[in-house]
Amino acid sequence: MARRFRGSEEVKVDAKGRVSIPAKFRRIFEASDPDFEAGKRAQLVIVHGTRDWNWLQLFTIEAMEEIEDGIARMPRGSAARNLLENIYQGHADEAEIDGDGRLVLPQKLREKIGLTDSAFFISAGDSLKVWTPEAHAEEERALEARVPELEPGADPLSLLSLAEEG
Amino acid sequence: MARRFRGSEEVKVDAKGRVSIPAKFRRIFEASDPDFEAGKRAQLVIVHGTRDWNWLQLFTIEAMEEIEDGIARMPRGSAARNLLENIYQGHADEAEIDGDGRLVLPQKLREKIGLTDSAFFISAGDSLKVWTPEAHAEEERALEARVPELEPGADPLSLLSLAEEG
DNA sequence: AGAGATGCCATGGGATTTCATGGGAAGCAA
DNA sequence: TTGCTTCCCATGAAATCCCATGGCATCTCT
Repeated sequence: MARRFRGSEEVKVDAKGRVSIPAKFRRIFEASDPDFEAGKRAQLVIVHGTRDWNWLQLFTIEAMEEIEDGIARMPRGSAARNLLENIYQGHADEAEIDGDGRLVLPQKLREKIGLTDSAFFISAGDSLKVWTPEAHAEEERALEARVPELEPGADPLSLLSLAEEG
Repeated sequence: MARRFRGSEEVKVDAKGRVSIPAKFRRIFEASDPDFEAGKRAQLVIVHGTRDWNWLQLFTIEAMEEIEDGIARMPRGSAARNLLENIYQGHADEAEIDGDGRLVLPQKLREKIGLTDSAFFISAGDSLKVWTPEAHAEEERALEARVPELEPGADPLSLLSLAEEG
């Protein structure tokens, strides 16, 4: 079973703050939770980061363990380590996917990113980012604007050759 | 077995969104899927890209792995890398060719490119592009317009020399 | 060569399952 | 009580499974 997310999906957020985790993503969370077994609930970690983040990031248990190992190897007390600990441990919550395949996003977190009636999930390697559909569209425009060397109509893969030069 | 697509084909899209993958293309997908074996289903990746794409791009597993390796070699956090990840990871889906040689295009993707009752497949190296027949005709006209240095009636191969000059 | 058989292929459809989503009611806390 | 949670059930739509058909090309047998 794959351990990486791929794709994106828009889902409804109901009045109780529940969001259905699209089935293809749910399977990744299940496969990447060492304690998961049929009938039980897959665990995951919701990172909401610092004030300026307008998205949430959902990590599988395995991905989170890797990150924590990475942090543990950094010099204790270094500014960088403190920063990472602040984000990934301080501004993170444990959560689980319920029997109906849904995740309940606490009100605080919904408010932080401005979620009301629908949420946009998009894969980011071994995590899933959650945005309001509008915030994501905005982010995507910004992303494109940051790569002026890609002419309209050009194949994005032409960017790969840049890697070998610079 | 060849690993590159050649040619184009128009096929029907039925009410369930199923499209028959022309046999010559199907064999490429099978040959380029490392885990494929007789009786099993060939895997592939459907990239639908950002808002403005009005086509889908079907990649073999091997082609997609190459792209992902290329992306992985780019500097983490660079604008170009983020853009490519957004397209090829965020706006892509895993899929497979069913026992009847068909691919099911999810409703969302059909709507995105305006697909209704028939689809036009055209080879693009190690991927296959899918358009509505109308959109493809339009694209073909635009393609020519983007290369003004080719005079009407001139041999397109004359363009090859441009590559050497830069 | 011609007739018939065989196989591959594109296409269609019914039946079943999965999935996203909505809502009621019980549990719990302020 | 009043508002959140948590658990359980309901439903329509979409996706999946499985089987069927007709056309075209190739092969085989006489």
